[in-house]
Amino acid sequence: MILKLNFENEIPIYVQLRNQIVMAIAHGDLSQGEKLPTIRNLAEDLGINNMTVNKAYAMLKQEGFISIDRRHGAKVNPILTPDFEFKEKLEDDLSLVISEAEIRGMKKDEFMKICENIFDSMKKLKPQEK
Amino acid sequence: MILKLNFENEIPIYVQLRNQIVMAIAHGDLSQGEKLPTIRNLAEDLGINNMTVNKAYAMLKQEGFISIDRRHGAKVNPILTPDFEFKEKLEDDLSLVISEAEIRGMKKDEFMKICENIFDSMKKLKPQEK
Amino acid sequence: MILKLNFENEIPIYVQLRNQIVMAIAHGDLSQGEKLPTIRNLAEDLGINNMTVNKAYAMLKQEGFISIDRRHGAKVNPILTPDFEFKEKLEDDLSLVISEAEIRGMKKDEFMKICENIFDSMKKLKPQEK
Amino acid sequence: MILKLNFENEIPIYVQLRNQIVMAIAHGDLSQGEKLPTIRNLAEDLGINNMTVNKAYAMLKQEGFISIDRRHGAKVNPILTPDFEFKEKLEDDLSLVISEAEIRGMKKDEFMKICENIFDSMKKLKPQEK
DNA sequence: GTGGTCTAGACCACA
DNA sequence: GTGGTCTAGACCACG
Repeated sequence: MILKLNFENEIPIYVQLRNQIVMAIAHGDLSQGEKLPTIRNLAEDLGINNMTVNKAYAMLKQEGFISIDRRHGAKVNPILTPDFEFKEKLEDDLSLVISEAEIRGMKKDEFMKICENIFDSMKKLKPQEK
Repeated sequence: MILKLNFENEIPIYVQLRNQIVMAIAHGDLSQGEKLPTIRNLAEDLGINNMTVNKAYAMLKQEGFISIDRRHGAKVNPILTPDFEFKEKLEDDLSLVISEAEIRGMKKDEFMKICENIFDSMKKLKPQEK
Repeated sequence: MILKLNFENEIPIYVQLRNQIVMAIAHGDLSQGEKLPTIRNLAEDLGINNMTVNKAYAMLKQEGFISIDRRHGAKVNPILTPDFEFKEKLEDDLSLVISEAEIRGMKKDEFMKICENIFDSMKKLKPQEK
Repeated sequence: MILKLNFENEIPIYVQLRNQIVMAIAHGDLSQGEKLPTIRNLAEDLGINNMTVNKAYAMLKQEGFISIDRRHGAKVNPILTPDFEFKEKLEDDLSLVISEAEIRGMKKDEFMKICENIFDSMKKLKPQEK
């Protein structure tokens, strides 16, 4: 799993880390049930503080993406089912992103194509795992 | 033009304001060449600080969405053409959003349908401008 | 508002603090919309670290008990409506508490009386505020 | 006797175990004088460490709920009489639980009804012991 | 002046 | 060895 952090970015490190892990899960780089690195290891590897990693893991746990087991550390949860709250947030987020695309002159077709490509880039590893 | 701000939201007010204006432009509530309210007026209407509105306008100007003329105030720019930088950012943003959708169990079809709906909700006013 | 922390207790300080604030709200010592102390002030008053107070406030915010406004600090939210998730947790909690009472030989009547007394001790200040 | 442990829960396993046993006693699944499983057996059945079970038993012994006899293992103690210390702790616990219920908008009547239901679900087996 | 973030290093409970 | 908590002090974004 490759995680890239940008320390000059205004997005907090723990949020960047959370985002990278979310994408790693979706792309299959981290599969269901797989163990995440320990807080200490990851912090050292990335050259950041334990508590920063801790915060990212706590966020992922709270969102239901991972579970933290006192005995064996953190592991990836199974896929959830989409709830109403998430759909609302998703529509709000997309509304903004699509507005920007619209203003910047991007056609609907091109936008949809990009979405498809991203979707298709995910979980390529899943079938191979069987 | 209706602008909704949530002072308890973690998103900075000036960013919320910027987002609302971007969406207003995309939906045609603000058309090309249309004059934006003065900083002073908007700040008063919304009950926020002048500096906050100023910051939002500066952001929009820097992004090329509006022009600021000292004599005539701010006005909406024409549609841009999508540049490489924007496409990169868009792909990054979408990559995260789609990853979350994926993990939360949303199917590609449903996601695409939502995007279509949002696209279709835009620019209803545009034809009237011709 | 009087907050008592026990530094020798095994319950984390931020949880104790969270609990004390919850009880203060329920008893009317903190009324709806009332401003909480700033993180720094409270931390200094209690002789604890900013981040510990921060964590307690974040927990209360996440639970929906307070809102944090970037401009004016934290304030108490209006009463919520009980959701299913809460009722489940409540039943689990009560199941344990009542089991202990049962084993320790406490009669149902006595238990119910204690509950009533606690209920009646709350929000005495509310009507006076009008 | 059915014991459910959640390894991903933040509550320590030995505390969960202790809680489950307390509830089992109160519900009559474990009756007075009944022998508890040996530490070794229970640990194996639950797939946990001997020390964890040991810790739970020690806690129960210290609280007076069970007795541990080196020759005959652990057995459930007779019902106690409520002491002052317990009542204090009970009131503190209830104060917090009821405060949360209050803030979450639960009415006193509904709360009391839940308590009654839980009380009535207990000791169904008790009369058979006579 | 407010909360948000981050660090470096420490101690503790758990299993 | 794991995560959880806490400290003292720092810097930053926001308004």
